[in-house]
Amino acid sequence: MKASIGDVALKAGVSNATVSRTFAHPEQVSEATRLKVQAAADALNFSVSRSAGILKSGRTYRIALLVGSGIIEWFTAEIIAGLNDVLRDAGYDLVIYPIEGSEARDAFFEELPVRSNADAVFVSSFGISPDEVKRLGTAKIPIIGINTTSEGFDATVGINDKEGIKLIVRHLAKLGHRNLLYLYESFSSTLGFSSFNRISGFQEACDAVDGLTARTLAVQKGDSILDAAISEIMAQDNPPTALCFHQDSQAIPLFFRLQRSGLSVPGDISVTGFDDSTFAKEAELTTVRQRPYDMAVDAAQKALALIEGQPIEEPFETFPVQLQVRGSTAKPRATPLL
Amino acid sequence: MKASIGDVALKAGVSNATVSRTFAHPEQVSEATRLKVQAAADALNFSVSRSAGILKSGRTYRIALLVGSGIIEWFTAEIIAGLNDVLRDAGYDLVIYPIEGSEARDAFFEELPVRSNADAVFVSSFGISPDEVKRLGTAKIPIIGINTTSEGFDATVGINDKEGIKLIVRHLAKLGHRNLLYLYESFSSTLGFSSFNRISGFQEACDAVDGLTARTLAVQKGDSILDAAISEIMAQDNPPTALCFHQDSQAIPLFFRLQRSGLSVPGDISVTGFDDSTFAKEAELTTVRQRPYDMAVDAAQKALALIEGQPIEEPFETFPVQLQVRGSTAKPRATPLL
DNA sequence: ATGAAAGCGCTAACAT
DNA sequence: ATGTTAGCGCTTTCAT
Repeated sequence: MKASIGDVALKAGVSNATVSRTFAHPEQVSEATRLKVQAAADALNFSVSRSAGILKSGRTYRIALLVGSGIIEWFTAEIIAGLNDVLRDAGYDLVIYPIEGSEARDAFFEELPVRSNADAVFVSSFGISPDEVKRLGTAKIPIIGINTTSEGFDATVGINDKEGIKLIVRHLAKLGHRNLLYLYESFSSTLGFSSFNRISGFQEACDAVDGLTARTLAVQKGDSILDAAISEIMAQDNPPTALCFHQDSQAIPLFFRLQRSGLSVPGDISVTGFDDSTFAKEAELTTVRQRPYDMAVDAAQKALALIEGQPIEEPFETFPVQLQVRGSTAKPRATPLL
Repeated sequence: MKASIGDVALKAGVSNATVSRTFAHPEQVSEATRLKVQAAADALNFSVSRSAGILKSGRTYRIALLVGSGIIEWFTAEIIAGLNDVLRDAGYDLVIYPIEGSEARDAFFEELPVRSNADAVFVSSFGISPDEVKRLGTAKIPIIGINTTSEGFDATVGINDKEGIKLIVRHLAKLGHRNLLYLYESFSSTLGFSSFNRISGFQEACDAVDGLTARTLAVQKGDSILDAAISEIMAQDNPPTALCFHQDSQAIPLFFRLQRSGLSVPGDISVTGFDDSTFAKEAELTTVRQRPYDMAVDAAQKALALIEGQPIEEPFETFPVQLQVRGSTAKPRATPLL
């Protein structure tokens, strides 16, 4: 059915090796032969099969990406795009493994399907345990972390989450806010190392400001983070004057809800996000910008270098974050809400 | 370095074939031998390499997904999730090919990297030409379309875009709207067959209603579709009373913009979307719901059947759409805006 | 139940 | 510049 290298060789009247060379090292083949071979290949709709070459090379030309959830949100989508752009050009396939739920998780680390079947593995924003990293290490392939701890990883890329949230806190403090509330989903797919730092960084930054009251509120996934937010704003005793969301996508819907509740941003309440993702600009959401696409491109390059056994100049890289001050933050109300 | 089947066989004191069978057909191996082999495999951190088996089987266990853009938006993210969930369980890798720009496109169809290197190919929301489909057909693998025409495809899944937009138009007409404007990005990544139908379906549906004025407005990608929308609303002569957006993600930011412009939804203007994607519910956006995840699951199952050479009961499947009436639509203003 | 051996399609060393 | 050949790691008959 499908033409193989032998069919082409037969048709072109040359040896298998010459056909192989025509595609792999065309400069080693004479012009005349090359044309003959190409004509035969075209006639037979032949393309070189990667599988065979892969077997010979000892490489799999597959690179795995472990993500915490099957739902592909902004961050993961950017990561996939960045990784794919670099890896595809280098001849590698990116294979996505969503590790959802503890059964799937245990199964993955038990079977370790990447062992012998991937040349490198990325772990993205995934609350991976030291034991799991260790287990992954037995696959003897480079492990690259994206927004993870660096323990056990061959390379990592990420942002300084603490630094990022600190920018938010200091911005709000300078505006005069003295009562902040941090909101996040406690089982959010992104609640790994990165998230942990963002939350603890918030507390640290707040503690560093005199007279600043700060609370963090974990909302169960599924519970409405918006209901929680509105309830807190309307509380009689000491309501926050600013809400800091763990990520933009949790803050965006709040704007709609607030409008319906007769509350105005930033007049009644200031709101901040984190990511600078979809709609953040249009919503005029004050946030912290990170660029996961760029991180992924860098991570992919690190992976390729590690696969080649090349030394990496900077295995653990921290990417810049930037405060984006927009219309959702302003001075707190001078008078109580009611 | 990496243990191969021979190493395990040696260590366990059995033949290669027995090791192979232990993993592929454990029931054919005696309990005692199986345990011996497994112990040896564990000690050597051995896993069966897929590459070799792939070579023997003649299959690649790779399935390609062609998408029109490197940016993974809601629709594509859902498709990837759905395909991956089914294909991974069946032992297939999903490989994403973003075909961006005409050079990349020509290169893809020239080299046809999926030929001999994928067992099936999905084409998602991609304005593919008949010639390109034909060319793709020379790869002799199943071609499955997702929101495409069916010409040249072995199977397709999709929605009836015309039917969907018709629901929107009839809903608005019933509310009393007589002047509608349809807005879309003329080079949007999703502007394939599906988009074309949505736009022409809009016109058809409007033509079917007596006294209904309808226009469509293509905005260059990059130009602000929001600026265009606001300008149209503020036009002195015969401004539309409802804006129909090609997809939710174009309508969502409008809410923010309108608020700043002192315009209220649906008081001053009704707004509709299409997709029922992220934030549509929170924004109370009237829209048409489609479920790309479900379509992808079905498409993946069709692909697996086609690969096995099994007949498909329903190769060309249309999935239901559903009108979601929400707060962004109401009767038109009785009086002019100004 | 287990072993021996051929071969999947290609590449690269070596030979000419 | 081109041909010959061994072999990548596994699966699968065919023997035993």
